[in-house]
Amino acid sequence: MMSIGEIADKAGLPAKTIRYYEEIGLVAPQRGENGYRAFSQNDLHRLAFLARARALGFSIEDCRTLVALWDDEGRASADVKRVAEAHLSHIDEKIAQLRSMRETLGHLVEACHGDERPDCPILKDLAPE
Amino acid sequence: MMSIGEIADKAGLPAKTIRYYEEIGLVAPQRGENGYRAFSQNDLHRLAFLARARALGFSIEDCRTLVALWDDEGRASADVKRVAEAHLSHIDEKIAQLRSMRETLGHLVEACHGDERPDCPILKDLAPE
DNA sequence: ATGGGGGTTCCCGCAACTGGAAGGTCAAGA
DNA sequence: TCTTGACCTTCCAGTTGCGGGAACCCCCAT
Repeated sequence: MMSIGEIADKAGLPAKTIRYYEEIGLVAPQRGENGYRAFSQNDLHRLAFLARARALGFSIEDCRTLVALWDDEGRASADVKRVAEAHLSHIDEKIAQLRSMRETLGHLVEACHGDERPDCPILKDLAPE
Repeated sequence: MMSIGEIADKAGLPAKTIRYYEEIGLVAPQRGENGYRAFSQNDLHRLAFLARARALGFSIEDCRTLVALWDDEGRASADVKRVAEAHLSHIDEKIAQLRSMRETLGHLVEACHGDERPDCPILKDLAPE
């Protein structure tokens, strides 16, 4: 059994985050006599799993689904794949958006001489007409 | 002078958003006898400016800075460029993060056969060890 | 008069935490 | 033994940029 500080170190998550995950039911540590949370090895695996899933950009709700599938020995890999594919296309969308912004903004920044004069193509583009 | 609905159409922003922008001091329409907001042509320009800046991903605080520079006839284009460049590198960072996620997740999705069997490389990768 | 389509304020909620206050607990050193 | 400091606890507020909805007012057409 580990304290929250210990498991925070091992899982690579802030203690605050772990408390939050408990609050929303992603992990359910036991409690010691003193009221302190007591985390098992299993809790550690769960939290490390969550940390990785979050690092891949999965939402908390996706994470909830993923740990449930992880827990379920009889899951179909197709269910996991579906979640991952949906997230993947979400990521692709975001990248496309950002790239489009980046392109427009990149041109504008290039066109701006960036000196003391007030004349600025960036503002000109943002302004209508 | 235009009502909020009218200007919302013209600026391409929801009325809710415009009220919010007023609340945080990005725009300051007059008020009619009846308490209704009355927007001038100038307000419309401002809101259209804001809509474009937001579409390029600038934060509200950046927008505040940008409209202030826009208002300031004596601005230096360097000041505008600085803001835009900072945002640009922020965008680049995000794109890099997303691409890295996309790559990892893409491999995992490819490796997952996605059938009825429980064996799944995605879960395997998320799990520690 | 009444109905519908404006407008107004106010407050809650979202995601996923983070920071801070106020207080309980525990191990170690003087 | 006392105290100090590092832990732990709960709870509350704030973050970003709005959106939803309640409760209410206003104006125009029928």
